[in-house]
Amino acid sequence: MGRPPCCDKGVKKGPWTPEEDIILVSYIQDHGPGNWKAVPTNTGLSRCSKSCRLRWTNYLRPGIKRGNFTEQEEKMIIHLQALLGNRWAAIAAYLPQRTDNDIKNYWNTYLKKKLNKLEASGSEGSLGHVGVSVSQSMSRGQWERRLQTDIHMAKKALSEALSPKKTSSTFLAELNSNRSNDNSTGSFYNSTKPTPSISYASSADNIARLLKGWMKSTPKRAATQNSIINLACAGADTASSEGTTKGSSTSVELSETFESLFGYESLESSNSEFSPSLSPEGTLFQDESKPDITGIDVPFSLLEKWLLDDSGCQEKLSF
DNA sequence: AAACCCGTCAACCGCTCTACT
DNA sequence: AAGTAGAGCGGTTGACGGGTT
Repeated sequence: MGRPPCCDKGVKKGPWTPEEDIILVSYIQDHGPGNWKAVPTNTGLSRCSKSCRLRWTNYLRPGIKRGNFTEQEEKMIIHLQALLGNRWAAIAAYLPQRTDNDIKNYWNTYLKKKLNKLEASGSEGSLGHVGVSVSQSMSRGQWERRLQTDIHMAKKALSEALSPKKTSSTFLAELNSNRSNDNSTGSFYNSTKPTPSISYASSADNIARLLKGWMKSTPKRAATQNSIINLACAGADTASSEGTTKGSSTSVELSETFESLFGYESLESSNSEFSPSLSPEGTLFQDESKPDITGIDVPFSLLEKWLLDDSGCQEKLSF
C-alpha cells in the first residue's frame, strides 16, 4: 500500500549542512527558484527535490523572520487560525516574514497550549478578546462580515496575482541599483507597492546567520569551515570579496569573515528590530509563494488592525 | 553527575492540487 | 477526458538542548 517514495533511495536525509546550503543558494542565485526537480541533478546535491524546495522556502529564502513572535504576530495568528482553521499557508500569507512551517510549529508547540489553558481557566486573559473565542463571542453578523471581507481580499489578491508582473530580470536590474541605497525606511506594509530591493544573494544573509550560529554552537567543526568559506567565496558572487580566508582562523575570526563576506553584520544589527518596516527586502521571494497582499486596496496596517482589534475597523472594511 | 522529562523546531511523509501533454 | 509529473500543503517525527529530579 501507499505510493512509492518521491525520491531515490540514495538521497541524503536529515539536517542540512552549511556546505549544502551554500550550494543550494548559489544555484538559486544563478537560476532562480523553481524547477526543483532539476536542482539535485544540476547541483550535485544528494537531496530530493522536495527537500531542496523545503529548505529554501522555510529557511534560506531571504526576508524570513526568525525567532520570537511578537505579541502582534501572535494575535494575528490566533485570529487567523480561528478564521481560516489550520490552513497554515493561508495564514502565513498574512505574515509575510514567517513561513507556514514556523507558524504551524508555533501554534502546535505554544499557542494551542496557551489557549487551552485560558479556555480551561475560563479567564479572559490577555488573549481573551481574540482567538478561539472569536467565533463564539462575536455576533453572527460580525462573523459573516469578516468572512465577506476575507473573500473580498482573496479576490483582490487573486486579481493582483493575475495582473502582469515584472520579470525576474527587471527585478534583478532594479536590485542592483537599489542595493546600494538599501537603508529602507518605508513601511513594508505601505499601501503602495514596495520597491523590490532584494537579490538572490541576500539569502547569503540567511546562510551567514545560520553559519554564525552553527560555528558558535559547534566550534569543533572548525575543520570543515575552510571548505565552507571556499564554497562561499565561489558561490556568493555578489558578496564582498574583501573577506579573504585564512588558513588557521578561529571560529570567531571565521564568523567575522562571514560577516564581512555576506554583510551579515548589518542584518544582525537590525534583526532584533525585524519589524515589517525593515524589509522591502524579501518581497521578490515572497512573490514566489505567497499572495501579494501588499498591493491590495486595503492597506495592510488596516488589515492588521482588523485582525488585532475585534471592535475596530468594521466600518472601514465593510464593502 | 546521571537519568529523565519536556519543549522546540527542522525536516520528512504522504496526500492533494495544478499544469501539462 | 485521462494520465502524469511537479509543486504545495498539513500532519507528524525525531534530534537536540535545557530544565528538573
